[in-house]
Amino acid sequence: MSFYENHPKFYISTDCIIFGYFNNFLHVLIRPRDMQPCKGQLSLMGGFVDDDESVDHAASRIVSELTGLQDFYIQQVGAFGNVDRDPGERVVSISYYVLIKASEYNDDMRKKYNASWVRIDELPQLYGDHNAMVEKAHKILQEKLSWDPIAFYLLPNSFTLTQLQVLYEKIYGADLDKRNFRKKLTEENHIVTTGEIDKTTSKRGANLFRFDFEGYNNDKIFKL
Amino acid sequence: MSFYENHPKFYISTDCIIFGYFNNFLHVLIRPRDMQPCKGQLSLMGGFVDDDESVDHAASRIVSELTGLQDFYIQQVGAFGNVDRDPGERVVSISYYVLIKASEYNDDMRKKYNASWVRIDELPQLYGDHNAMVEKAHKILQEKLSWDPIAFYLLPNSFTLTQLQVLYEKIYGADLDKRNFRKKLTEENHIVTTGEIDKTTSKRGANLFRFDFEGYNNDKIFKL
DNA sequence: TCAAAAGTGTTTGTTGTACACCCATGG
DNA sequence: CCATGGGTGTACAACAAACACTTTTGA
Repeated sequence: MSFYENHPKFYISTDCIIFGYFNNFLHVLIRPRDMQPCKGQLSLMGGFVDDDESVDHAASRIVSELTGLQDFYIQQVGAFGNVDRDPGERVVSISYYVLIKASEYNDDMRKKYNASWVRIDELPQLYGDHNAMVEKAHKILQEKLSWDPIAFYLLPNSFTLTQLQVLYEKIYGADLDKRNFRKKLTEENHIVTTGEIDKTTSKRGANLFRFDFEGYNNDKIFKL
Repeated sequence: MSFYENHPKFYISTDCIIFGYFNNFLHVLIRPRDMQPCKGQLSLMGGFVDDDESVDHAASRIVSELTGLQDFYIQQVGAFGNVDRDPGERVVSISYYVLIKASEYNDDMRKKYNASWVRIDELPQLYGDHNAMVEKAHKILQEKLSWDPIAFYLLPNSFTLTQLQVLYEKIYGADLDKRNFRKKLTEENHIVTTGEIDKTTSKRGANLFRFDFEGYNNDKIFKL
């Protein structure tokens, strides 16, 4: 079968903005390029799409390969198709953003691929148009977080409300009111206490909560 | 230069959801495919990306070629990359939605390409995954319209408030309150009267308004 | 005993929603 | 003179934003 053979073909890559949260800062996973051109220049985690896989699958595969993780939240950011976007050859890239639990990311995997976490507010210049991708992903993440509590994908299974609030603040880049924040959370049914108490950050100790998928889904149904 | 030569290449197409508004209904422009496979099956307006143009450019070019229009609102919907999404060969498609003023669309151009307008609530089955593209585009349009008055791109330069309201209603698929709608509009500074009066739909006549880009931009600045 | 983080309600302002009547005109 | 679509304001509810003190406990 060759219906379209008079048309040009292109390399297609996926570049992933892998967000991780720890040390009270939102981070992005980057690494030096392992191929020419610009070998060694910092870039997003990416790779080429294979013949026998969907573009979505390529993105998930690349995240799995580079991090060793199987479960993560992944969403498309969009296609980046400028002619000169890649300094090497013409490559059209489909960008995705990914939320992982940094606590589940094996540091040996990180070292294996020379990856490193950089704070999103300290992002260096990256390869090609990767900075623009991060910006757009960040914007989409902020927008989405305002109505979908996807921050949970970035936190350990149990977390304190202060941790959660600081994470929101770091994603929004703005401070939030503690009481309003907690009120809103308890009005929704996304969160339940585990009964455990975390004493690592205060003498008094803070209640540990976990995300409640069941309550979350009920809320979603109720909203329709 | 051949840095990536061990990787596969793909056809890349852009498929455009061209929205038009007339006869009090929101329409999408479709046409029968002019190539194999499935020649004759209804599909979105699309085409292949060329070597020397960006993907965005390809989309605009295709819209211009098929409609004869130069000015329109165009935004990316996203990349569709499933392996079997195109019944012919493997093609990755970047989808765009487009808002045009139906009144400026020359009907000879429409006939030239066998295009036809179909109401969005009466969309037939389209080629490949094109129905999914329309759905996603429609959702994004609704979302965007809730904070950006892009409906103006679908109307003639001057229009009555009733026309505008019905357009919003057709995009949202829900009725709106007349007084609340008009109040909101006059609170923003996007709209100014032209002083003219339209008598085609009522004996009393309705004021004709036009979109005010200057007031719109001032509002935008004020919102930051 | 005190420093440090956890936890907790009320008030006020803003925004959205519901709702019904008069106006102007051509036929 | 009346049928038709055009145009207008107010009251209530829901939501967002501002704000300060008490609790617990390890050092």
